Amino acid sequence: MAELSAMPVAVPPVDKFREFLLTKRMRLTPEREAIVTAVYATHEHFDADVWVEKLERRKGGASRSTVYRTLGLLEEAGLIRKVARTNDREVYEHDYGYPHHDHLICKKCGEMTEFPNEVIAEVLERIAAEHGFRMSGHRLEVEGICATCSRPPQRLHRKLDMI
Amino acid sequence: MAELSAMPVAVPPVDKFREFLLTKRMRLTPEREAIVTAVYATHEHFDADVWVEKLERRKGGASRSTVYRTLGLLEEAGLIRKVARTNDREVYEHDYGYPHHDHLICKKCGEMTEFPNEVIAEVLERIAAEHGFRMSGHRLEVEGICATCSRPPQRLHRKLDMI
DNA sequence: CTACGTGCAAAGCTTTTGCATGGAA
DNA sequence: TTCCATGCAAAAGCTTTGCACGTAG
Repeated sequence: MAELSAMPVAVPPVDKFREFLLTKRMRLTPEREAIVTAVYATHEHFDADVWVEKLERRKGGASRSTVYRTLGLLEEAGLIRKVARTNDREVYEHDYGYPHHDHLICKKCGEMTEFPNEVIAEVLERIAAEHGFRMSGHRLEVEGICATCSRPPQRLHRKLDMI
Repeated sequence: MAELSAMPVAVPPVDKFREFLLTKRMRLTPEREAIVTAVYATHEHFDADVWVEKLERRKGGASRSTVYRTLGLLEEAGLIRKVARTNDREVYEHDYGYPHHDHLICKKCGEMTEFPNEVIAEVLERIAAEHGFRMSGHRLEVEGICATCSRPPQRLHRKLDMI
């Protein structure tokens, strides 16, 4: 996955999550901690099932229900956000500790390329203001064919397939 | 729903659809025609169920399966496009005969307000070009609270609710 | 006669929920 | 004791699909 570089983070995600939970009189259980840790172990796009697969039926893991419930909480907490929907699944990514951005999504290979979105964010701020709309966020999926997929098939390093 | 004004259309949607079907060796059946006509009768956002409700079990209508299948075809044909997902349902709108735009979606009342997106389209063109990405379209959902919902509750024309 | 379409019902999938059990404060 | 949480299994809900029957060309 094409990635933008990380920004230094003052408060680690887990602490941020604990804070959030406190405001709702909820606890940072071992299951919840396992999930946040897993999610933040790498900066990659993911869907619920990725973590269900890895955490379910494992000690120190969490059940399917808990994964779904926790992802919901992480979203509320502003730690992750839904960025797209692929194969009928919601795709999430970190929304904390990284610069805001949107995605180019290749219809052929599914590759998601990130790009910074300051300009777009500004435009949206202005438009929202004009409508008296209190914007809390946005989801922008740009679809098309990525450079690799639109390039004609390479024959290099391949045997000729015609005699 | 807040709407932008329509543009004059040279070829009617039904004909456009017929053309498209021809290229796939498919026919414009009465069912398909009923669906396109219904969809283009008003310029409103809709989901599959809207038309299932109105067309199923009615003569001159179409079954649930056919509605779903036809919406897929209309999308392929470029006549409609998915603009959002609400209550687990895909929401479509016309993508032919109207200026391009995006939406402000109120998290409280669900209202979708359209706004023209030329600037955003231009920005995206540039970004796509920079990445060698062949953009075919985009989906932008701006979420937040609309003007009406963020306004403090009006007491006017209401009895005082404290004695 | 062949290919394309429809409708019905069943299946598919992800995500949500009810409920009993268990543990922290 | 009283909440809050987990896990399991079942439910939910939209969308897709298999299949048999029709029908346009």
